[in-house]
Amino acid sequence: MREEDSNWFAKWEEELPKPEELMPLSQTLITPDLAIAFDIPNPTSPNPQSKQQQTPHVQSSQPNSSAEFESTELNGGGGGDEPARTLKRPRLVWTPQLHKRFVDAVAHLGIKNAVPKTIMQLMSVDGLTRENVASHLQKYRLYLKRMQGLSNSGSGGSNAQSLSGAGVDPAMDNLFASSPVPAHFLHPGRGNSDHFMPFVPVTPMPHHHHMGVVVGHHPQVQQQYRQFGSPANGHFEHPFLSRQSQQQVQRMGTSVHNGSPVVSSYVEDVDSATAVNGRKVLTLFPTGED
DNA sequence: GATTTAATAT
DNA sequence: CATATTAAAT
Repeated sequence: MREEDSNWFAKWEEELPKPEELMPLSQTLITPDLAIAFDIPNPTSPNPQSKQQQTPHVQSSQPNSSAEFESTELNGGGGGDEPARTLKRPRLVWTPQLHKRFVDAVAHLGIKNAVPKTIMQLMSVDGLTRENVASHLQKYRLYLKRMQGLSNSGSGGSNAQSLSGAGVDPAMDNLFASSPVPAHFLHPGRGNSDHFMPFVPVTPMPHHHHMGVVVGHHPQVQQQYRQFGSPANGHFEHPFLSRQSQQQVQRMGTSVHNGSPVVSSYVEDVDSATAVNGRKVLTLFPTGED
């Protein structure tokens, strides 16, 4: 991993602030169920036919659920031992974006509600299972813990290694580092130990977002993910399977007139807008559901 | 072969 | 749900 891949950002270029739509995650906070409960028509998908309003179930029976790893049948040899129905989920790859979503979700949920299930639901990333989140969550916790231990120089600065420059985190490569850890995570109980942050100000940008999970794709002999003209060799593949499931509920009782100049947000910081950004969003918060 | 990272088992 | 252990991948 840490082998100088020369330029990991080369890959990031594909996943980072590329043409990825930023997503506020706040608006997404409204859960589908809630939306349904409120009988809110979906602006995004104005389909009167309520076939399946999008239940958060993940991988259902059909493996080829659009968002899953698309296993292109590549059987020319005749080996034909492709376990067609064997649902073997390849390895899940936590791309920075995905991780950011994760962190955002946790941040907006608060430590208390930051349990795998809730996180998973909040993330609304298709193909993501609770196990995935749980596993990653634990890793994330460990990461935070490690930081706590090393980032207590008395200075109010909560930012750990970011600017200090001191090599503080050998273990953390560049995944967690990329995500702006929302502070409060770093110190457990300091002054205010529990409930605060009714809802953190997130980026109010009404952006759509498609998220997908990425699965490993270079294990020796693996099916080639037919990319759009991406040569299997030389160049990388862009790891983003998007699914169109996210529904956005924007029509609330109070619409946010963000007349404030929140523009010029996505520059390089991309989604660093996750906090300091003038406007607030709606007052919705999934305190408890399901 | 070691380290890292996700999956699985407890 | 949290933690520990095992498995896979790099």
